Amino acid sequence: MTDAFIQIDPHHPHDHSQCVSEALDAAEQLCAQAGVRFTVLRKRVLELVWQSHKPLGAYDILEALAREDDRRAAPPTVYRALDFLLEQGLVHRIASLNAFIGCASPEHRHEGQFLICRSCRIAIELDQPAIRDAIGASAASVGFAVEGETVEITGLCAQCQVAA
Amino acid sequence: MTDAFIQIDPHHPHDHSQCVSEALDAAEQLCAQAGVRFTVLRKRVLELVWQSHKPLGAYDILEALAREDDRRAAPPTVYRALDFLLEQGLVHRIASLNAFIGCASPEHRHEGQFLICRSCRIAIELDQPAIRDAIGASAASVGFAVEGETVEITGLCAQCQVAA
DNA sequence: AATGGGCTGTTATCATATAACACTTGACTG
DNA sequence: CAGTCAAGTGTTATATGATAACAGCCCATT
Repeated sequence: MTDAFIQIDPHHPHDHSQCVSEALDAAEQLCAQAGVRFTVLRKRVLELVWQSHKPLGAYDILEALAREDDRRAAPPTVYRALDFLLEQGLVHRIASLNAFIGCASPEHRHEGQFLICRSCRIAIELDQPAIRDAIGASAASVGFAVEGETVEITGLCAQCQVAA
Repeated sequence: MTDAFIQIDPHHPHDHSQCVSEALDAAEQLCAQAGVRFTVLRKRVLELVWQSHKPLGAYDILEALAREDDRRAAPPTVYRALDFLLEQGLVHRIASLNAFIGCASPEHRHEGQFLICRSCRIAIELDQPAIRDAIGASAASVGFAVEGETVEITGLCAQCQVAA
């Protein structure tokens, strides 16, 4: 197994502002390509989701928007932006947390697999064929046709293990 | 790959009342063993969860209880029973559906992996080492210590593929 | 019978998500 | 260049899922 399929390891010290600007640039491009509108609101929501590598709740985003705008946005505003970003593959939803996180490689459509640290709350996105294949084989053995995968692993990231 | 690890294939025609009674008997035994109380309420909730092989929402259970009792139970009543059943490993929670399903093999602690049909809504519980191992290996490669797994696959079951 | 812990009832509230309808904007059409 | 329409956003209300806090009950042990 190589590291090639590990989309991001947010614990490596990194210039996070670059993560954000790269994500926004990529989003801009992909939306242009797809012929859909990357509006100001959608961009702001994506930027907020990317403010960290931790999954963010819709209402957290709402609050952040409210702080910027001081005119309080309503839930549908945020959910619509998130729905758009999900459709475009720019964010993922983490079902076990009811939260959203920026997609690390939006240029190819996929559903991520996530390692979620219960201590620091960081989510590491994977895209491991080995996991997908194991699931596919099990599904095939009962004739089940896979359409979507939710793989969310909780535990402790390397850094938090050391801290503990 | 054998079928040995497939906990249940609810599509095989079967006497479902036997599923229920077996599940209740097993629960009774396991609770006795663990020295915890398998109260009437807990038993009723478990029975309701087992009424089908489809994940059931907490509020559905609530309604069913209300129909039986005609005195309307409140949410905490159901959630407490479900929390108990989860702790004892008698039911699983399906995060992607906010729903609960009876555990097919409560005698050994595990978190199930689920194949969920989007058409008939049946959930097939698996317990596949191959999936677990693939996840473990990926996690290990970034030094992540796995504690819990959420593996929920959506798609079409064999029967619903034929129907379509 | 006393008593104390675990279980359940009850009320209120929080958290997450969506329905429905009105208004705005911006891209195409003629 | 104005008209028009679809997509996007605002706004209000509400659905859906889950928990906090406290009161009262039951029953196992003494």
